[in-house]
Amino acid sequence: MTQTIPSEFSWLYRGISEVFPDQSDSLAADENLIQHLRQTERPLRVKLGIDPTAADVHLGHSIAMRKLRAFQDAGHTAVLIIGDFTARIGDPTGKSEARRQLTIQEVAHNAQTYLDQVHPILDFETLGRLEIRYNSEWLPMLDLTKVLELLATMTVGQMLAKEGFADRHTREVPIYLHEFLYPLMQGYDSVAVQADVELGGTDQKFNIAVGRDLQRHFGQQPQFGLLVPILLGTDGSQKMSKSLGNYIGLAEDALTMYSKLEKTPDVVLTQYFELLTDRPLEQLPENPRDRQKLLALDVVTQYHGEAAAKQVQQAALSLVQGDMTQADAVPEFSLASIQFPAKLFYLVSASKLCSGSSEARRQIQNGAVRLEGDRMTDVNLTFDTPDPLYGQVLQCGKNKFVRLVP
RNA sequence: GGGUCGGUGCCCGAGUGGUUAAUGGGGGCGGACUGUAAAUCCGCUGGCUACGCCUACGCUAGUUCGAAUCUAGCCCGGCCCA
Repeated sequence: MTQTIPSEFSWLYRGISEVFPDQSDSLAADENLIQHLRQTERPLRVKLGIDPTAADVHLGHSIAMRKLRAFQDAGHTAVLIIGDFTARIGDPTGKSEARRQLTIQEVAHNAQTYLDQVHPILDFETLGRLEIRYNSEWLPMLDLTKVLELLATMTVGQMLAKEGFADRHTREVPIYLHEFLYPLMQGYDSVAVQADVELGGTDQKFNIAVGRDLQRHFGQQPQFGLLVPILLGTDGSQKMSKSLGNYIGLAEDALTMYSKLEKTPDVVLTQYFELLTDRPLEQLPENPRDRQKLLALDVVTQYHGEAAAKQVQQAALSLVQGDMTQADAVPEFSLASIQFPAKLFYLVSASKLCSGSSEARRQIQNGAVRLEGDRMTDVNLTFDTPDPLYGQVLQCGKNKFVRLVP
């Protein structure tokens, strides 16, 4: 994007990877998004599709969502599409994982938790700014005649040109035929909701372009594509994803979120500021450590409020120094369900600080577990009653804490 | 449908009858260090309220005192041919 961006549209272009079509010198409203925005008489319909295959939403999902919010604030209509139909079929993209079919109930549940988690980001209140649609409203109604019509708009060669497919084809990883239907179904969503703009990650370019083709095919004005970068994960190298474990979930408690963010690797720090906050990039602190703290504070504020963010910042500072006076910011774990006498490793496991009791044993042996700041190394240390534990902070590693309560 | 090669723990990948959760690498987790991290060094890496018991090498039956390793059938995938 070499065009100079008018300041009135800086919100639109912050952190954007690509806009298409983008004839920067064109005054035609169907080729230039800024012209389109200027000349339109009505709020634009801005589409964003989400995939309710998992219950967890993370910061990587949030960046397109934040852009959607920016459109809402500019007076446009966010059309959030829940891909419940596509999810029910099961997206086999990527590995030859078990292509588990989700049940209707699972999808509905996931969709609801998804909406709960993005609640802090989007404007749910203002009338006319949000439209939530499910693609099961229209996709199951397509009969084979219609499906053939969709299929006939594309060639195998065009499909195989898609990044993921091309790659898998050369690596001899299986590609199933119904996967070819995915871009078409997603594209048809754009037709169904008459989208003016579709948001998505850069990996969505192909699918969004298919949407344009289909809209044209059905006599609609093709949508604009607005691509946001793929957020890198907390490892600073691979894209943020749950399966890689390098993610920060929107539903995580404030302390966990903060302690993950405050160690954001330097290489992605600026990107995080650009994509996850509204802070002007010229005004960041010099010291990288201060930047990390500011980032953590900003982001946690978005999801938990300013007061909680500040409290948790203070707590994180003290906790790593072994100061337990800040224990009130720590999530609580009730000992009520524990049978005493109980051994230390069981407590660590039961409180979910570790994934299981075997893991808990190892962590204790590795010296990762502390109680009230004191390192515990005896796996079989037994507590006969819960009484001495009440109010104490149990810790595993540097940023997993739990306060034991009745 | 035919031919052929192959399916091992989170991933890749050794192993081809025998104390053994199964070499090695990656990743992950933890410890030390540091600006928290990264880099580096070190440790851990199937599960289980555990000095014992489960479950593991595509699935199911066999052969064996004993199999991830041998046999048969089945399932799944790659490539070539149709």
